[in-house]
Amino acid sequence: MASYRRRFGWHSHPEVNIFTDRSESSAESLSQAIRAAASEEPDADGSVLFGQLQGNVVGIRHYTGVVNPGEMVALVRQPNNPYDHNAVMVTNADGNQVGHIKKELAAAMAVVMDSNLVKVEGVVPYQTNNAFNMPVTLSFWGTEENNPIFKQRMAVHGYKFNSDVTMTTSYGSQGGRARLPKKPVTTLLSAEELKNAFDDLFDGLVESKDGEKEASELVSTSLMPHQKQALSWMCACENSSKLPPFWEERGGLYYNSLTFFSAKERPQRVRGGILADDMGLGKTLTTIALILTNFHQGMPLPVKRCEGLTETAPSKSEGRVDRTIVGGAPSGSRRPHSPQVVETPAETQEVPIVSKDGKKKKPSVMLEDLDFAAVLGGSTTGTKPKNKRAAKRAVPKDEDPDFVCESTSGAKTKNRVQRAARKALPKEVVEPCIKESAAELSARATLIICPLSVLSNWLDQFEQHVHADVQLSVYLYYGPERNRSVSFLASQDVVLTTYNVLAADHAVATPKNKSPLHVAQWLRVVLDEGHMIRNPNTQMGRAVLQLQAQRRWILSGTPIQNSLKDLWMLLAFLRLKPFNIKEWWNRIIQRPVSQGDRAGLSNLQTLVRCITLRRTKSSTVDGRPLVSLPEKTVCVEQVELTQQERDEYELARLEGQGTISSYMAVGTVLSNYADVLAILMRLRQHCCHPDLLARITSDLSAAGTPAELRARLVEKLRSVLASGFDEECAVCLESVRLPVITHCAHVYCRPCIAKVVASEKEGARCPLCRSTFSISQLVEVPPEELDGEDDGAHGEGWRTSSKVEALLGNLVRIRSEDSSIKSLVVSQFTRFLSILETPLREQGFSFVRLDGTLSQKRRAQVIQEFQSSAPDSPVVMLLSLRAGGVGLNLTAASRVFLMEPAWNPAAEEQCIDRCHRLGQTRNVFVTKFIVKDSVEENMVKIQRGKQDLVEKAFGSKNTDRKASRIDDIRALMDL
DNA sequence: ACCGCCGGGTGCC
DNA sequence: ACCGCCGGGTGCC
Repeated sequence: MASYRRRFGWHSHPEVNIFTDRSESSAESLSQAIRAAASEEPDADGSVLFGQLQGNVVGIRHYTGVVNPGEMVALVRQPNNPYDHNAVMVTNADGNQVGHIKKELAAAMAVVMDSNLVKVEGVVPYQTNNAFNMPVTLSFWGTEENNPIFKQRMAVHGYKFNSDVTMTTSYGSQGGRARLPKKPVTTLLSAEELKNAFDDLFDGLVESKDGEKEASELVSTSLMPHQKQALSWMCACENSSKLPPFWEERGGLYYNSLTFFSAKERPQRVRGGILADDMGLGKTLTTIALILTNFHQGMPLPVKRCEGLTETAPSKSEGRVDRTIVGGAPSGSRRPHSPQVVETPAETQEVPIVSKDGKKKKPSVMLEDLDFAAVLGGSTTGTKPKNKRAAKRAVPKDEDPDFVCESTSGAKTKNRVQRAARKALPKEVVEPCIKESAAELSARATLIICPLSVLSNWLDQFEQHVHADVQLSVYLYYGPERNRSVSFLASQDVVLTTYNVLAADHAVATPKNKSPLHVAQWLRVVLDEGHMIRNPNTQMGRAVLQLQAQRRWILSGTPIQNSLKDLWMLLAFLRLKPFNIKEWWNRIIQRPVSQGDRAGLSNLQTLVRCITLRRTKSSTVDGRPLVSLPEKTVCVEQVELTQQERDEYELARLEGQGTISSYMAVGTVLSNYADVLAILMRLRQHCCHPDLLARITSDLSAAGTPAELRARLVEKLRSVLASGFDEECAVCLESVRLPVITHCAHVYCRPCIAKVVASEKEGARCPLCRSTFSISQLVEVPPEELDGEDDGAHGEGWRTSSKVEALLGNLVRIRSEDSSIKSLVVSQFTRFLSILETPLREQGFSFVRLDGTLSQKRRAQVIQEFQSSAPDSPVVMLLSLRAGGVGLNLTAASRVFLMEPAWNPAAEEQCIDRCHRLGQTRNVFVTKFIVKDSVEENMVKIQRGKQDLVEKAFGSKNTDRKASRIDDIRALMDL
């Protein structure tokens, strides 16, 4: 198989991918392009068929690979073949060698293959009855630009491709016939249809015909119906020997309907798949349930249980330990229930051997059969010294925020009983079950690989969802002290590690000193957030692909992010033959689909459907939504300014009103829009805190030198953007992206204004004020600087404001009522967040801050810290409205304080949704602070009005918008 | 005969 | 392979 890996660069290949054009930002598409360029196997997407050739496969009696009529074969170069460096090997879809291409043709093929002019695909068109050779139809694919040189090179060797139907080569009777392909019978899909089909690829994979399955008693949390369905589906994927996709049985033989490959042996299904449920539907819990419920032969994981800690499964065991979570703690992450390091002499660990009679025992018996469990568990479960786990969870169960089932409904317990009764006699589906060999039965451990940011979540979840008396050995393979003993790792129930650790171990591995995670034979490997690995050529990708496991799972809320190629990595990890080989994937799926072939798309859909279960939050079970969110209450809290604040505010308002009315009088409001925005922002900042105004500098007219002007423009642009106004680009009428500011201080998207410049023949004019400008004069703010200011708000000179007091009053009251409640404090002004830090500190609130300046890594740490349920975890998060994406999960908070109104109500909603989302267990209260008799009140009115407007008139024209904006300004300024 | 023809040995790259 | 190719044996009809 090594020869499959031999790939060459394909740098001249243009990145034509209809799917990558969906990206929102250019930074994103650039990184995609870089990722794509790093992939060694060129995509077949842009390939055209150069022509076909009849050739011969020779020497087939020396090899075992069999081929059926019509079967696809692969052509693999063997440059190191001792007899002929031009050798081209032929293999079937299973990777077995069939023979070689006859040497004359191979000599020609070697040239074009080695120079990456073509990809060659073979089909054996019909069966011959001799044991020495067979015919093969070769198809040559490549990019159009390589077509002439390909034909020229082939012609040198006597193989000519005519532009029409047939030809004969001069190479005697071995010469090939070339012909063009038949025209496709069906029409091709349009790019639009294809894109839609692709977007929907993972939709509608809700149905699981496997019904529901109760989790093992070891799981303390009762699963919701959709989680039971997932568990049932996962168990079926692991246990049943249902035929893999595209296989069928015919007369005792097994045929693959795509490759026409056949086998006498029943092909085994991939034991695993992709659980692609939306975030928050409980993929982690379901996976834990799978680990505990489906050990070998569908039996629960045999573990010891301790005395007296459970009402359901009393045990006579001496049980001196409950669960152990051992290993080095992640550096820099302080967890309250820090995993305890336990010295485990690796030499004493043995891979357990299963006793034969164990297989017949019923699960309930097995739980109590400690001897049997001990045999299976080896020495890990009982005999070695272990530290007793720290205290049980501080939060009682019915207050446990993660105890979703119990907290969503008061009558839940009753419901559960009834449901259990209904499902008491499940229809036993007789399905062929996988027979596990003795070697397979010796595997015990599940390896879970996740991003560092969710590592602690897994530990928490194991703690929460596994009965406290269950001695589940979960080893955290992390940190410099991690135990690298393979036998130790293999003897665990669960080994948890991160992609980085896995990749690092793999990278430094030598034949002498191998990566233990890669030597171990895992029962199961689980990739959490599996979309993380998309490129098989990265350290991570390679490390993941080389893990050895019987069962493989991918957990991901977004299995495909950009293109079809993302899916290939997942299939490669699952080892779904033959698609795990890039060549077959390209040939059977990637190229046909990207060229709009309906059959190809249909095959892709079948493929995905066979290995994926995906439910979204809007999916339903038995007509009911999967999960119901707790209630959300939004209220406005009016804030009264102090007399001094009011005086300052009125001063600023009158000044601003004067400026704006004078613009209005001469009709130059829009051409001085940046000034108007600056005035509005100043007023809004007055409403929050006086110190926010400190750094706002003078207006443009004071600018002297060009450098000064430029600096002022940058300042202005920055202040406009920082103001939180969802600035609208007058060209595209969308929110500005890649903002640039003109010398006349109007803000546009860079691409939009570039388009304007290009379209105007003579000097470009600003679309808003018609003043002239050139592209080189455009000023932009370096993205890093957008939220960069963070100064002057601390220390000695600190003063309070009415809004600060209003917030603090709320926070103090909440803390006195229930100190476990966490709050999000949201502002568009990052400097306001800085100001808020001082009183929070003084009042003894532990808090974290999340804004746009944080690195990805730091951001994850902050979120993890805030989401922790530990008693000393932060109770307040200072959150910048613009920070974070839609995916941000802050469900630990149940109170949201919006410090000032946002121009764009959607931004507020999105922010609220960060905590009012799946996983939230408490009722959510949102408080919007609005300063009475101020620009903020006017903004709220306009917000409402805008919402109405958007609903009523969908297609408003540009001029309408302009008019409406002037009206808005009038209303805001009480003019 | 520096050929033609015969028939045995042989057979992927 | 019921072929092609190779190379040794052979040699008028």
